[in-house]
Amino acid sequence: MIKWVYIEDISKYVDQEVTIKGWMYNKRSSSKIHFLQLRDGTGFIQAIMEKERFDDELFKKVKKLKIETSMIITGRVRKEDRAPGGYEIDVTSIETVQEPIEDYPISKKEHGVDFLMEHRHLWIRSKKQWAIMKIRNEVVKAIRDFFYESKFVLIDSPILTGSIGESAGNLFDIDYFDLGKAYLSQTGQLYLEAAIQSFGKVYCFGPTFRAEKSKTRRHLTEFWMVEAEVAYYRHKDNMKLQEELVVYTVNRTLKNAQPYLEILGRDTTKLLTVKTPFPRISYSEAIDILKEAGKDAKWGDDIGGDEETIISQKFDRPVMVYNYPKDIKAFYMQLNPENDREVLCDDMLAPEGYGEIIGGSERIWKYEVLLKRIEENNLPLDAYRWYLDIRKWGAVPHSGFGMGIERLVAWITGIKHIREAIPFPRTIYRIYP
RNA sequence: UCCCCGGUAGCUCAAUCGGCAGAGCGGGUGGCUGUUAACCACUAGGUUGCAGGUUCGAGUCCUGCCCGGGGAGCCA
Repeated sequence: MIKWVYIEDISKYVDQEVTIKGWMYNKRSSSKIHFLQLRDGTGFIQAIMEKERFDDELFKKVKKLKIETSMIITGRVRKEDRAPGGYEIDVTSIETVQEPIEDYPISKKEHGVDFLMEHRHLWIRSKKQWAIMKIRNEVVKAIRDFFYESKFVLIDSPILTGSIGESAGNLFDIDYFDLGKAYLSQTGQLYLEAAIQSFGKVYCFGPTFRAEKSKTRRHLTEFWMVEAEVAYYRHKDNMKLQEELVVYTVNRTLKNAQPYLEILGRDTTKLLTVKTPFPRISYSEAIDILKEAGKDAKWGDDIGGDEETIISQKFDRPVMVYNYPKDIKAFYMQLNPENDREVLCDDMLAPEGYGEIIGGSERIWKYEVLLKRIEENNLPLDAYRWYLDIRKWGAVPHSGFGMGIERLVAWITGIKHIREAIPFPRTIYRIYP
Protein backbone atom coordinates (compact mmCIF):
# COMPACT_ATOMS: atom_id res chain seq x y z
CA MET A 1 0.00 0.00 0.00
CA ILE A 2 1.43 3.36 -1.02
CA LYS A 3 1.36 6.07 1.63
CA TRP A 4 -1.30 8.78 1.54
CA VAL A 5 0.44 12.09 2.25
CA TYR A 6 -0.57 15.73 2.39
CA ILE A 7 0.86 18.24 -0.05
CA GLU A 8 2.32 20.47 2.70
CA ASP A 9 4.64 17.58 3.62
CA ILE A 10 5.61 16.71 0.06
CA SER A 11 9.24 17.84 0.37
CA LYS A 12 9.86 14.91 2.76
CA TYR A 13 8.98 12.39 0.07
CA VAL A 14 11.27 13.30 -2.84
CA ASP A 15 11.95 10.27 -5.06
CA GLN A 16 9.31 8.23 -3.23
CA GLU A 17 5.97 7.07 -4.55
CA VAL A 18 3.02 8.60 -2.68
CA THR A 19 -0.74 9.01 -2.92
CA ILE A 20 -2.46 12.41 -2.89
CA LYS A 21 -6.21 12.74 -2.32
CA GLY A 22 -7.64 16.02 -3.49
CA TRP A 23 -9.16 18.09 -6.25
CA MET A 24 -7.98 19.28 -9.66
CA TYR A 25 -8.31 23.07 -9.63
CA ASN A 26 -6.79 23.61 -13.06
CA LYS A 27 -5.10 21.75 -15.90
CA ARG A 28 -3.01 22.48 -18.96
CA SER A 29 -2.22 20.13 -21.80
CA SER A 30 -0.17 19.72 -24.89
CA SER A 31 -0.38 16.76 -27.24
CA LYS A 32 2.19 14.76 -25.27
CA ILE A 33 1.74 15.86 -21.66
CA HIS A 34 -0.94 16.85 -19.16
CA PHE A 35 -0.26 19.20 -16.28
CA LEU A 36 -2.81 18.69 -13.51
CA GLN A 37 -2.93 21.36 -10.82
CA LEU A 38 -4.06 19.75 -7.59
CA ARG A 39 -4.98 20.90 -4.10
CA ASP A 40 -5.77 18.84 -1.02
CA GLY A 41 -6.57 21.40 1.69
CA THR A 42 -2.97 21.69 2.85
CA GLY A 43 -1.39 23.03 -0.30
CA PHE A 44 -1.08 23.03 -4.07
CA ILE A 45 1.00 20.86 -6.37
CA GLN A 46 1.40 20.03 -10.04
CA ALA A 47 1.08 16.48 -11.28
CA ILE A 48 2.19 15.44 -14.78
CA MET A 49 1.12 12.65 -17.11
CA GLU A 50 3.24 11.86 -20.16
CA LYS A 51 1.31 10.33 -23.06
CA GLU A 52 3.77 7.55 -23.79
CA ARG A 53 3.30 6.09 -20.31
CA PHE A 54 -0.50 5.74 -20.41
CA ASP A 55 -2.89 4.07 -22.79
CA ASP A 56 -4.59 6.39 -25.28
CA GLU A 57 -8.05 6.06 -23.82
CA LEU A 58 -7.02 7.10 -20.29
CA PHE A 59 -4.86 9.93 -21.61
CA LYS A 60 -7.78 11.28 -23.65
CA LYS A 61 -10.17 10.91 -20.72
CA VAL A 62 -7.93 12.96 -18.42
CA LYS A 63 -7.71 15.73 -21.03
CA LYS A 64 -11.48 16.10 -20.82
CA LEU A 65 -11.75 16.15 -17.02
CA LYS A 66 -13.52 19.22 -15.73
CA ILE A 67 -12.13 21.69 -13.21
CA GLU A 68 -12.84 20.59 -9.61
CA THR A 69 -12.82 16.88 -10.36
CA SER A 70 -12.03 15.10 -7.10
CA MET A 71 -9.31 12.53 -7.58
CA ILE A 72 -6.80 10.24 -5.96
CA ILE A 73 -3.44 10.09 -7.69
CA THR A 74 -0.36 8.06 -7.04
CA GLY A 75 3.06 8.92 -8.36
CA ARG A 76 6.67 9.67 -7.72
CA VAL A 77 7.62 12.99 -6.07
CA ARG A 78 10.26 15.00 -7.86
CA LYS A 79 12.02 18.26 -7.16
CA GLU A 80 11.30 20.28 -10.28
CA ASP A 81 12.16 23.94 -10.73
CA ARG A 82 9.83 24.32 -13.69
CA ALA A 83 6.83 23.37 -11.55
CA PRO A 84 4.91 25.93 -9.48
CA GLY A 85 5.95 25.31 -5.89
CA GLY A 86 9.17 23.56 -6.83
CA TYR A 87 7.87 19.99 -6.59
CA GLU A 88 5.76 17.85 -8.87
CA ILE A 89 4.35 14.37 -9.02
CA ASP A 90 4.95 12.05 -11.94
CA VAL A 91 1.64 10.20 -12.02
CA THR A 92 1.63 6.43 -12.15
CA SER A 93 -2.07 5.93 -11.49
CA ILE A 94 -5.11 8.19 -11.35
CA GLU A 95 -8.59 7.53 -10.03
CA THR A 96 -11.38 10.07 -10.26
CA VAL A 97 -13.71 10.17 -7.25
CA GLN A 98 -16.40 12.42 -8.68
CA GLU A 99 -16.47 14.12 -12.04
CA PRO A 100 -18.40 17.42 -11.94
CA ILE A 101 -21.90 17.17 -13.36
CA GLU A 102 -21.71 20.76 -14.62
CA ASP A 103 -18.95 23.18 -15.56
CA TYR A 104 -17.49 24.88 -12.49
CA PRO A 105 -18.91 28.41 -12.34
CA ILE A 106 -15.85 30.15 -10.91
CA SER A 107 -13.41 30.72 -13.74
CA LYS A 108 -9.74 31.61 -13.75
CA LYS A 109 -10.57 35.15 -14.82
CA GLU A 110 -11.98 37.88 -12.66
CA HIS A 111 -15.45 37.93 -11.17
CA GLY A 112 -17.66 40.60 -9.65
CA VAL A 113 -18.44 40.83 -5.97
CA ASP A 114 -22.09 39.88 -6.40
CA PHE A 115 -21.29 36.71 -8.31
CA LEU A 116 -18.62 35.64 -5.84
CA MET A 117 -20.86 36.29 -2.85
CA GLU A 118 -23.64 34.24 -4.45
CA HIS A 119 -21.12 31.44 -4.81
CA ARG A 120 -19.39 31.84 -1.46
CA HIS A 121 -19.78 28.08 -0.87
CA LEU A 122 -17.51 27.53 -3.90
CA TRP A 123 -15.44 30.70 -3.63
CA ILE A 124 -13.82 29.47 -0.40
CA ARG A 125 -12.07 26.83 -2.54
CA SER A 126 -10.03 29.45 -4.36
CA LYS A 127 -6.43 30.03 -3.37
CA LYS A 128 -6.81 33.54 -2.02
CA GLN A 129 -9.82 32.71 0.12
CA TRP A 130 -8.07 29.59 1.31
CA ALA A 131 -5.06 31.63 2.40
CA ILE A 132 -7.24 34.13 4.28
CA MET A 133 -8.96 31.37 6.24
CA LYS A 134 -5.65 29.72 7.06
CA ILE A 135 -4.47 33.07 8.45
CA ARG A 136 -7.70 33.50 10.40
CA ASN A 137 -7.04 30.06 11.87
CA GLU A 138 -3.59 31.19 13.03
CA VAL A 139 -4.90 34.48 14.40
CA VAL A 140 -7.57 32.76 16.47
CA LYS A 141 -5.10 30.19 17.81
CA ALA A 142 -2.66 32.95 18.74
CA ILE A 143 -5.33 34.88 20.63
CA ARG A 144 -6.40 31.81 22.58
CA ASP A 145 -2.81 30.91 23.38
CA PHE A 146 -2.09 34.47 24.54
CA PHE A 147 -4.91 34.38 27.04
CA TYR A 148 -4.16 30.85 28.18
CA GLU A 149 -0.48 31.66 28.72
CA SER A 150 -1.47 34.84 30.55
CA LYS A 151 -3.60 32.78 32.98
CA PHE A 152 -6.97 34.01 31.74
CA VAL A 153 -9.97 31.71 32.13
CA LEU A 154 -12.25 31.19 29.16
CA ILE A 155 -15.79 32.09 30.20
CA ASP A 156 -18.12 31.71 27.24
CA SER A 157 -21.00 34.13 27.42
CA PRO A 158 -24.53 33.30 26.30
CA ILE A 159 -25.66 34.04 22.78
CA LEU A 160 -29.32 34.13 23.71
CA THR A 161 -29.83 36.88 26.19
CA GLY A 162 -32.67 38.67 27.90
CA SER A 163 -30.74 41.71 28.94
CA ILE A 164 -29.59 44.43 26.68
CA GLY A 165 -25.96 45.08 25.86
CA GLU A 166 -24.98 48.56 24.92
CA SER A 167 -28.01 50.04 23.23
CA ALA A 168 -31.40 48.83 22.10
CA GLY A 169 -32.61 49.17 18.53
CA ASN A 170 -29.79 47.21 16.95
CA LEU A 171 -30.54 43.83 18.48
CA PHE A 172 -31.93 40.83 16.65
CA ASP A 173 -34.89 39.48 18.58
CA ILE A 174 -36.51 36.08 18.57
CA ASP A 175 -39.51 34.52 20.33
CA TYR A 176 -38.42 32.73 23.47
CA PHE A 177 -41.13 30.34 24.66
CA ASP A 178 -43.40 31.97 27.26
CA LEU A 179 -40.83 34.55 28.28
CA GLY A 180 -41.40 36.92 25.38
CA LYS A 181 -38.46 38.28 23.41
CA ALA A 182 -34.91 37.08 23.65
CA TYR A 183 -32.05 38.83 21.91
CA LEU A 184 -28.95 37.64 20.08
CA SER A 185 -25.97 38.80 22.07
CA GLN A 186 -24.03 41.86 20.92
CA THR A 187 -21.47 41.61 23.69
CA GLY A 188 -20.39 39.23 26.44
CA GLN A 189 -19.01 42.03 28.57
CA LEU A 190 -21.70 42.15 31.23
CA TYR A 191 -21.27 38.43 31.86
CA LEU A 192 -17.50 38.78 32.02
CA GLU A 193 -17.92 41.49 34.64
CA ALA A 194 -19.78 38.94 36.73
CA ALA A 195 -17.12 36.30 36.09
CA ILE A 196 -14.11 38.37 37.17
CA GLN A 197 -15.50 38.31 40.70
CA SER A 198 -14.83 34.58 40.65
CA PHE A 199 -11.87 34.18 38.26
CA GLY A 200 -10.03 37.50 38.24
CA LYS A 201 -8.88 37.40 34.61
CA VAL A 202 -11.36 36.14 32.02
CA TYR A 203 -12.11 36.27 28.31
CA CYS A 204 -14.80 35.10 25.95
CA PHE A 205 -14.67 34.39 22.24
CA GLY A 206 -17.70 33.97 20.11
CA PRO A 207 -20.12 35.35 17.56
CA THR A 208 -21.93 38.59 18.20
CA PHE A 209 -24.84 40.12 16.37
CA ARG A 210 -25.69 43.67 15.42
CA ALA A 211 -28.92 44.50 13.64
CA GLU A 212 -27.49 47.79 12.41
CA LYS A 213 -28.18 48.53 8.78
CA SER A 214 -24.52 49.18 8.18
CA LYS A 215 -23.28 48.99 4.62
CA THR A 216 -19.56 49.50 4.79
CA ARG A 217 -16.39 47.47 4.27
CA ARG A 218 -15.94 47.37 8.05
CA HIS A 219 -19.31 45.94 9.09
CA LEU A 220 -21.05 42.59 9.25
CA THR A 221 -24.30 41.74 10.99
CA GLU A 222 -22.68 38.65 12.51
CA PHE A 223 -19.05 38.83 13.54
CA TRP A 224 -16.65 37.22 15.99
CA MET A 225 -15.33 39.12 18.93
CA VAL A 226 -12.85 38.32 21.65
CA GLU A 227 -13.49 40.17 24.89
CA ALA A 228 -11.35 40.32 28.00
CA GLU A 229 -12.11 41.62 31.49
CA VAL A 230 -9.75 41.87 34.44
CA ALA A 231 -10.44 42.60 38.12
CA TYR A 232 -8.36 45.38 39.68
CA TYR A 233 -7.14 46.54 36.22
CA ARG A 234 -7.28 50.26 35.67
CA HIS A 235 -7.45 52.11 32.39
CA LYS A 236 -3.67 52.06 31.82
CA ASP A 237 -3.34 48.36 32.65
CA ASN A 238 -6.13 47.71 30.17
CA MET A 239 -4.38 49.57 27.36
CA LYS A 240 -1.15 47.71 28.04
CA LEU A 241 -2.98 44.39 27.83
CA GLN A 242 -4.55 45.32 24.49
CA GLU A 243 -1.19 46.28 23.09
CA GLU A 244 0.43 43.03 24.24
CA LEU A 245 -2.38 40.95 22.73
CA VAL A 246 -2.07 42.62 19.35
CA VAL A 247 1.72 42.37 19.24
CA TYR A 248 1.61 38.71 20.23
CA THR A 249 -1.03 37.90 17.63
CA VAL A 250 0.70 39.73 14.79
CA ASN A 251 4.09 38.16 15.61
CA ARG A 252 2.67 34.66 15.79
CA THR A 253 0.89 35.14 12.48
CA LEU A 254 4.06 36.43 10.83
CA LYS A 255 5.91 33.40 12.17
CA ASN A 256 3.37 30.70 11.32
CA ALA A 257 1.41 32.03 8.37
CA GLN A 258 4.15 33.38 6.11
CA PRO A 259 3.26 31.21 3.07
CA TYR A 260 -0.36 32.37 3.23
CA LEU A 261 0.62 36.03 3.54
CA GLU A 262 2.78 35.54 0.45
CA ILE A 263 -0.13 34.08 -1.53
CA LEU A 264 -2.05 37.25 -0.71
CA GLY A 265 0.89 39.45 -1.66
CA ARG A 266 0.76 41.11 1.76
CA ASP A 267 3.52 43.68 2.34
CA THR A 268 4.69 42.26 5.64
CA THR A 269 7.13 45.10 6.29
CA LYS A 270 4.02 46.99 7.43
CA LEU A 271 3.44 44.31 10.08
CA LEU A 272 7.05 44.03 11.24
CA THR A 273 6.76 47.50 12.78
CA VAL A 274 4.01 46.32 15.13
CA LYS A 275 5.94 46.45 18.40
CA THR A 276 5.35 47.93 21.85
CA PRO A 277 4.82 50.65 22.77
CA PHE A 278 1.93 51.77 20.60
CA PRO A 279 1.42 55.51 20.37
CA ARG A 280 -1.25 56.81 22.72
CA ILE A 281 -3.07 60.05 22.02
CA SER A 282 -5.96 61.59 23.87
CA TYR A 283 -9.27 62.24 22.18
CA SER A 284 -8.53 65.97 22.42
CA GLU A 285 -5.21 65.47 20.63
CA ALA A 286 -7.01 63.43 17.99
CA ILE A 287 -9.41 66.31 17.37
CA ASP A 288 -6.40 68.65 16.99
CA ILE A 289 -4.87 66.28 14.41
CA LEU A 290 -8.14 66.35 12.46
CA LYS A 291 -8.27 70.14 12.59
CA GLU A 292 -4.69 70.34 11.30
CA ALA A 293 -5.71 68.01 8.48
CA GLY A 294 -8.40 70.52 7.51
CA LYS A 295 -11.33 68.56 8.92
CA ASP A 296 -14.27 70.37 10.44
CA ALA A 297 -13.91 68.64 13.81
CA LYS A 298 -14.74 69.96 17.24
CA TRP A 299 -14.60 68.56 20.76
CA GLY A 300 -17.65 66.37 21.31
CA ASP A 301 -17.86 64.95 17.79
CA ASP A 302 -17.47 61.25 17.29
CA ILE A 303 -14.57 60.04 15.18
CA GLY A 304 -15.83 58.39 11.97
CA GLY A 305 -14.19 56.08 9.48
CA ASP A 306 -12.50 58.80 7.41
CA GLU A 307 -11.25 60.52 10.54
CA GLU A 308 -9.83 57.24 11.87
CA THR A 309 -7.88 56.85 8.65
CA ILE A 310 -6.40 60.35 8.90
CA ILE A 311 -5.25 59.69 12.47
CA SER A 312 -3.92 56.18 11.91
CA GLN A 313 -1.94 57.22 8.82
CA LYS A 314 0.29 59.34 11.04
CA PHE A 315 1.67 56.19 12.69
CA ASP A 316 3.43 53.01 11.56
CA ARG A 317 1.66 50.80 14.10
CA PRO A 318 -1.74 50.76 15.79
CA VAL A 319 -2.58 53.92 17.70
CA MET A 320 -4.68 54.13 20.85
CA VAL A 321 -7.04 57.05 21.24
CA TYR A 322 -8.15 57.47 24.84
CA ASN A 323 -10.62 59.43 26.97
CA TYR A 324 -13.56 60.27 24.74
CA PRO A 325 -16.41 62.58 25.76
CA LYS A 326 -18.82 60.65 27.94
CA ASP A 327 -21.82 61.68 25.85
CA ILE A 328 -20.71 59.62 22.85
CA LYS A 329 -19.74 56.52 24.83
CA ALA A 330 -21.55 53.77 26.74
CA PHE A 331 -23.17 54.30 30.14
CA TYR A 332 -20.99 51.80 32.02
CA MET A 333 -17.68 53.59 31.44
CA GLN A 334 -15.82 55.13 34.37
CA LEU A 335 -15.72 58.94 34.39
CA ASN A 336 -12.28 60.50 34.14
CA PRO A 337 -11.53 61.83 37.68
CA GLU A 338 -9.51 64.66 36.12
CA ASN A 339 -12.27 65.74 33.71
CA ASP A 340 -15.81 64.64 34.32
CA ARG A 341 -16.85 65.34 30.72
CA GLU A 342 -14.67 62.39 29.68
CA VAL A 343 -14.66 58.66 30.31
CA LEU A 344 -11.68 56.34 30.80
CA CYS A 345 -11.83 54.46 27.54
CA ASP A 346 -9.75 53.79 24.45
CA ASP A 347 -10.16 52.75 20.86
CA MET A 348 -7.29 51.05 19.05
CA LEU A 349 -7.04 52.07 15.40
CA ALA A 350 -5.22 49.75 13.02
CA PRO A 351 -2.84 51.30 10.43
CA GLU A 352 -3.39 51.57 6.67
CA GLY A 353 -6.95 52.79 7.06
CA TYR A 354 -8.33 49.64 8.67
CA GLY A 355 -9.86 51.63 11.50
CA GLU A 356 -11.04 50.58 14.91
CA ILE A 357 -10.14 47.04 15.92
CA ILE A 358 -10.49 47.37 19.70
CA GLY A 359 -12.78 49.31 21.99
CA GLY A 360 -12.19 49.18 25.73
CA SER A 361 -12.72 51.01 28.98
CA GLU A 362 -12.48 51.04 32.73
CA ARG A 363 -15.94 50.19 34.06
CA ILE A 364 -17.98 51.91 36.72
CA TRP A 365 -17.61 49.72 39.79
CA LYS A 366 -19.50 51.63 42.47
CA TYR A 367 -23.16 50.70 42.90
CA GLU A 368 -24.60 54.21 43.33
CA VAL A 369 -22.64 55.65 40.42
CA LEU A 370 -23.77 52.92 38.03
CA LEU A 371 -27.38 53.23 39.19
CA LYS A 372 -27.27 56.95 38.49
CA ARG A 373 -25.81 56.41 35.02
CA ILE A 374 -28.49 53.83 34.16
CA GLU A 375 -31.19 56.27 35.23
CA GLU A 376 -29.62 59.17 33.34
CA ASN A 377 -29.63 57.06 30.18
CA ASN A 378 -33.26 56.00 30.70
CA LEU A 379 -32.35 52.32 30.56
CA PRO A 380 -34.79 49.69 31.88
CA LEU A 381 -33.71 49.08 35.45
CA ASP A 382 -35.23 45.60 35.57
CA ALA A 383 -32.99 44.32 32.78
CA TYR A 384 -29.89 45.59 34.55
CA ARG A 385 -30.79 44.40 38.04
CA TRP A 386 -28.32 41.52 38.02
CA TYR A 387 -25.62 43.72 36.49
CA LEU A 388 -26.05 46.16 39.39
CA ASP A 389 -26.08 43.23 41.77
CA ILE A 390 -22.45 42.48 40.91
CA ARG A 391 -21.55 45.79 42.58
CA LYS A 392 -23.16 44.88 45.91
CA TRP A 393 -20.70 42.28 47.19
CA GLY A 394 -17.01 43.00 47.04
CA ALA A 395 -16.98 45.14 43.92
CA VAL A 396 -13.56 46.16 42.64
CA PRO A 397 -12.23 48.49 39.95
CA HIS A 398 -12.00 46.60 36.68
CA SER A 399 -11.43 47.12 32.97
CA GLY A 400 -11.88 45.27 29.73
CA PHE A 401 -12.15 45.47 25.97
CA GLY A 402 -13.48 43.79 22.84
CA MET A 403 -11.56 43.07 19.66
CA GLY A 404 -13.22 42.38 16.30
CA ILE A 405 -11.71 39.29 14.73
CA GLU A 406 -12.67 40.03 11.14
CA ARG A 407 -11.30 43.57 11.32
CA LEU A 408 -8.07 42.22 12.78
CA VAL A 409 -7.82 39.54 10.09
CA ALA A 410 -8.64 42.06 7.36
CA TRP A 411 -5.80 44.28 8.53
CA ILE A 412 -3.26 41.47 8.90
CA THR A 413 -4.13 39.95 5.52
CA GLY A 414 -4.42 43.34 3.82
CA ILE A 415 -7.80 42.59 2.22
CA LYS A 416 -10.14 45.41 1.34
CA HIS A 417 -13.39 44.19 2.86
CA ILE A 418 -14.04 42.25 6.06
CA ARG A 419 -16.61 40.02 4.38
CA GLU A 420 -13.68 37.95 3.07
CA ALA A 421 -12.29 37.53 6.60
CA ILE A 422 -15.15 35.24 7.69
CA PRO A 423 -16.11 31.98 5.93
CA PHE A 424 -19.78 32.78 5.40
CA PRO A 425 -20.41 36.50 5.90
CA ARG A 426 -23.76 37.83 7.00
CA THR A 427 -24.48 41.24 5.56
CA ILE A 428 -27.61 43.32 5.50
CA TYR A 429 -28.82 42.08 2.10
CA ARG A 430 -27.43 38.56 2.21
CA ILE A 431 -28.30 35.48 4.26
CA TYR A 432 -27.32 32.84 1.62
CA PRO A 433 -25.30 30.73 1.21
C1' U B 1 -33.09 55.57 6.93
C1' C B 2 -30.12 58.92 3.61
C1' C B 3 -26.43 59.96 -0.53
C1' C B 4 -23.69 58.02 -4.83
C1' C B 5 -22.77 54.03 -8.60
C1' G B 6 -24.27 49.80 -11.32
C1' G B 7 -27.58 45.67 -13.77
C1' U B 8 -25.96 43.76 -21.81
C1' A B 9 -23.94 35.91 -23.61
C1' G B 10 -22.40 31.13 -18.11
C1' C B 11 -18.42 35.09 -16.29
C1' U B 12 -15.77 40.07 -16.96
C1' C B 13 -16.91 43.99 -19.85
C1' A B 14 -17.62 47.14 -24.72
C1' A B 15 -21.40 49.29 -27.91
C1' U B 16 -19.58 57.05 -30.53
C1' C B 17 -25.04 61.75 -31.32
C1' G B 18 -30.95 57.37 -30.37
C1' G B 19 -29.47 53.85 -36.17
C1' C B 20 -27.32 45.89 -38.00
C1' A B 21 -25.93 43.87 -29.96
C1' G B 22 -19.71 42.77 -29.87
C1' A B 23 -14.88 41.05 -27.53
C1' G B 24 -12.05 38.21 -24.03
C1' C B 25 -12.63 34.19 -20.76
C1' G B 26 -15.56 29.83 -20.01
C1' G B 27 -18.25 25.63 -23.21
C1' G B 28 -17.80 22.33 -27.83
C1' U B 29 -14.46 20.40 -31.94
C1' G B 30 -9.54 19.93 -33.71
C1' G B 31 -4.23 21.01 -33.09
C1' C B 32 0.37 21.69 -30.24
C1' U B 33 6.86 17.61 -26.79
C1' G B 34 7.29 21.17 -20.13
C1' U B 35 2.60 24.06 -19.36
C1' U B 36 2.73 28.49 -15.53
C1' A B 37 -4.69 32.55 -15.44
C1' A B 38 -0.72 27.80 -21.26
C1' C B 39 -1.21 28.73 -26.44
C1' C B 40 -3.38 28.39 -31.84
C1' A B 41 -7.70 27.56 -35.26
C1' C B 42 -12.84 26.83 -35.89
C1' U B 43 -17.67 26.88 -33.50
C1' A B 44 -22.30 27.36 -30.54
C1' G B 45 -24.17 30.91 -27.23
C1' G B 46 -28.81 37.16 -26.16
C1' U B 47 -36.47 38.41 -23.30
C1' U B 48 -29.85 44.22 -22.84
C1' G B 49 -33.04 43.44 -14.40
C1' C B 50 -38.86 44.23 -14.59
C1' A B 51 -43.18 47.33 -16.11
C1' G B 52 -44.72 51.39 -18.78
C1' G B 53 -43.75 55.90 -21.84
C1' U B 54 -41.39 59.19 -25.86
C1' U B 55 -39.73 58.07 -31.00
C1' C B 56 -39.97 56.05 -37.88
C1' G B 57 -36.41 53.51 -34.66
C1' A B 58 -34.45 52.59 -27.50
C1' G B 59 -29.02 48.68 -24.53
C1' U B 60 -28.86 54.18 -25.04
C1' C B 61 -33.86 59.22 -23.38
C1' C B 62 -38.17 59.71 -19.42
C1' U B 63 -41.23 57.57 -15.08
C1' G B 64 -41.95 53.79 -11.47
C1' C B 65 -40.28 49.30 -9.33
C1' C B 66 -36.75 45.15 -8.20
C1' C B 67 -31.77 43.54 -7.19
C1' G B 68 -26.70 44.45 -5.94
C1' G B 69 -22.30 47.48 -4.75
C1' G B 70 -19.72 51.79 -2.26
C1' G B 71 -20.30 55.35 1.59
C1' A B 72 -22.89 58.07 5.90
C1' G B 73 -24.96 57.25 10.67
C1' C B 74 -23.77 53.26 14.46
C1' C B 75 -20.05 50.29 15.98
C1' A B 76 -15.77 45.79 16.63
